[in-house]
Amino acid sequence: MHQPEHLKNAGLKSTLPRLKVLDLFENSKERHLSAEDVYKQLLSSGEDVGLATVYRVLTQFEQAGLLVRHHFEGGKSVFELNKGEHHDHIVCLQCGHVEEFYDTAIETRQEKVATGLGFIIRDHSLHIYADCTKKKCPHRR
Amino acid sequence: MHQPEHLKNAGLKSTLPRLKVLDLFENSKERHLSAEDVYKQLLSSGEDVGLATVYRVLTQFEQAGLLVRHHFEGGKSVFELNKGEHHDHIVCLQCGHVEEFYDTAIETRQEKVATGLGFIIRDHSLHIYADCTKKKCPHRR
DNA sequence: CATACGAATGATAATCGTTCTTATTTGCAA
DNA sequence: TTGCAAATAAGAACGATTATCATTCGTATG
Repeated sequence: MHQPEHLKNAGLKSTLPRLKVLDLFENSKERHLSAEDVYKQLLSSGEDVGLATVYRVLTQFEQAGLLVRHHFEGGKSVFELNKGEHHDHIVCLQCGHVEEFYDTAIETRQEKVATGLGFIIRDHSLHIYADCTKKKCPHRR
Repeated sequence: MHQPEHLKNAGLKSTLPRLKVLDLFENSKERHLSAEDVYKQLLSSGEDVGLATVYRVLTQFEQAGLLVRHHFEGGKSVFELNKGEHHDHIVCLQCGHVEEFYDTAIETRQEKVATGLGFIIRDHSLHIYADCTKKKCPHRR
């Protein structure tokens, strides 16, 4: 694990809370975590972090490009490790699980539409809210 | 103006605040208004409404299908008159102005992607955040 | 290795958007 | 009209997030 270098590269001191948060994202089963999720998981792991610190660290990681922030419906921000490649999201309405996808056709159409209207795209978000037809839907909302 | 019938049809009593809010959406220059926007505009029009009422009315109108609610970045909900037809949005990063668009190719690709992943789409939102290349950008954020 | 200083932290207050509570007022049917 | 359920205004309460501030920690330097 070379997390300290990740932090260094991002211009951030290597502190316990930051290492713990980063570790959580790299080893958690669920890719998409809210500040509250992170806070609770750290507490139940015996770590002694403040909620304010979690928020601060998440924002710093976002600015450093380590995490990506998403605004799904429901009012709370959700973060995930930045894999470098953009993707969109399907949110399961039953269990809240988030699935990722990427569709070239959609991306190129977006560009075309935007330039056609006189805009230069800086960012975009496509969120599909759907019911999953699979047998198991283990997570809860 | 036959707003009272609109409200009746929606199963809502025709009250002053509801008429005022509906009127505002039908006659406002900006199609997309937040609760705060509505509240302030009504106050400055000399109307005496409570903020709680604005929120309640907006939610009722949404449930009645008169308005559509959007969650843009920035944490606050934005409402617009329901024109019946779905569309997506481009938000200008300079002025905050919202432009609407609809692209058949994008819509059909979304369906294809979702069913391919085992989902049935219930709702979706595509928000493009962009800089506009036009001469005038009169609104402010 | 000691230490010193600025950066980072935790506790908590404050803020923001939104919803709830409650006492009062209103629309409207009888 | 009159009565009563429904709707309102005001403000308290709420959840998510941010700001404040005194204390602690990382780390560059001696």
